[in-house]
Amino acid sequence: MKKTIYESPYVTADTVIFTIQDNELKVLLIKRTNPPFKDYPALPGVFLLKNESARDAAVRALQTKAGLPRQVKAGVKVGYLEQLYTFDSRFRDPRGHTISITYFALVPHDSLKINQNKKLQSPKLYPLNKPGHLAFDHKEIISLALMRLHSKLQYTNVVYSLLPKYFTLFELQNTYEIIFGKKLDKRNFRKKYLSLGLIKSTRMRREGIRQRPAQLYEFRSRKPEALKKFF
Amino acid sequence: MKKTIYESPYVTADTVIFTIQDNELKVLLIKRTNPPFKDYPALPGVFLLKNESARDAAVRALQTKAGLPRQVKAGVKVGYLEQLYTFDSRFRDPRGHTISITYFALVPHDSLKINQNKKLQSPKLYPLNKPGHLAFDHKEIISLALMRLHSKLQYTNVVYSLLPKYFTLFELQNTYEIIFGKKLDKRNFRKKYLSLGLIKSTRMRREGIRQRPAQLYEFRSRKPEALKKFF
DNA sequence: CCAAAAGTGTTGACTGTACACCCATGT
DNA sequence: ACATGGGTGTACAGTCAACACTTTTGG
Repeated sequence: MKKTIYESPYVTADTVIFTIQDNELKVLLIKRTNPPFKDYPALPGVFLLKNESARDAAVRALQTKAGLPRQVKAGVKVGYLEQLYTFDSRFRDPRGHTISITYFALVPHDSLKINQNKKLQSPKLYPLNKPGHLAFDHKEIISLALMRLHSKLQYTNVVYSLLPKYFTLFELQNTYEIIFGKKLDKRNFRKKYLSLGLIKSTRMRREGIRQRPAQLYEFRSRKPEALKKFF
Repeated sequence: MKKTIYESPYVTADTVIFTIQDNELKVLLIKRTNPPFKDYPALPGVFLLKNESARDAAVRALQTKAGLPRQVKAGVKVGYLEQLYTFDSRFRDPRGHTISITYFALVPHDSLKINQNKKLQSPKLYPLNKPGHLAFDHKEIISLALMRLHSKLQYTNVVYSLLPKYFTLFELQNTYEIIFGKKLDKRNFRKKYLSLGLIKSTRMRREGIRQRPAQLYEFRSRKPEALKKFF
């Protein structure tokens, strides 16, 4: 078949995982142990195996490079995972033409247990605003992922994938504030969000802290859906 | 390098070109001359050449399979071209694992001169609603492209790429009506569209038809931009 | 009782939508 | 003269943004 005429480029899958930690939006990166870009931070990624789908490869990268638990496979622990874009410039990898099918993931911080293991490439959460150089075109990939995050939050319910099962309205509001980088009005936020019908209140309250306890809410559905109205 | 360990999948670029003809939204398809799926309609696509970018390959497919003129290269004649999605299922091509980086294009019908040539694979415009089987997963690709078209029209100015340089407000409105499949109110449409500031009126009018001549408008800019407000 | 966050309504500005008639031209 | 699409304004409803005080708890 064509293989004899056309020499395929190499194909990798790289994933941008976002999570919120310490009131900051962070990305999971590893440190490269081999050239090119040895010692630079990079997105966890792998070359596709024969007959492996890009999505499976993306998940495999999360397990083998970033030390995420196996359940990732079933989608249990990664709140959200979707294809982002395919980067295919001839010059993005000095080793030869390598296209990267990139993925975009959201994980609630409390379920992101990063396995620290000698065999892994020191996966760590990096704040987004710190400049610093990254391997390959990974900075560009992350900035595209950030744009995607912004727009997804505006017309879908995927915030659920950054929050634990139960959360307060303020924690929800805070998530938006961190990601969009601006303060929102508490009353307007509650009114609007409750009117979307995405969440329902539980009888539980967040207790044991020294203020008035807040009511806990949960999402009616934790499957991605488009909103009728914009958030 | 990795090539010895990982066997790359084949890589193709396939393009969904939309245009409006006879008050209908249509896609440009070719008829396959070889198995698999011989004689089925398919998106124009090619295997990537060594070191060729996917976008260049997509354009090459338009030229060599669909007979579009050379200017396509410079982006002159294709109003709009963007990457759509990468389809990578192991099973989409019976010949072996073949990933397809798909593109999404909009062309004004009057600048789409389809070259009919024995060497080409009978490119034709197909109405979108006709069912009929397509090669590979191309039906799925087209339906994703259609969704993308709908959303792009709502938050960007890319309609310009379906219209000739000068057009009447009614022609513009009609384009939206065809794509969204519903009638719009003339007065509201004009008010809203003019308030977006994307178009400006010219002194010219559409003459020689048997009604009152309509004013011709043109886009201020024919570069893709996101709208501040939704359309 | 004090600190800290929780919770709660109203108003004015703006935006979207529904709706009907006269106008200019070619035949 | 008539058929055809071109062109125009108003009123109501819904949505968005701005804004401040009382409540509940732990310490």
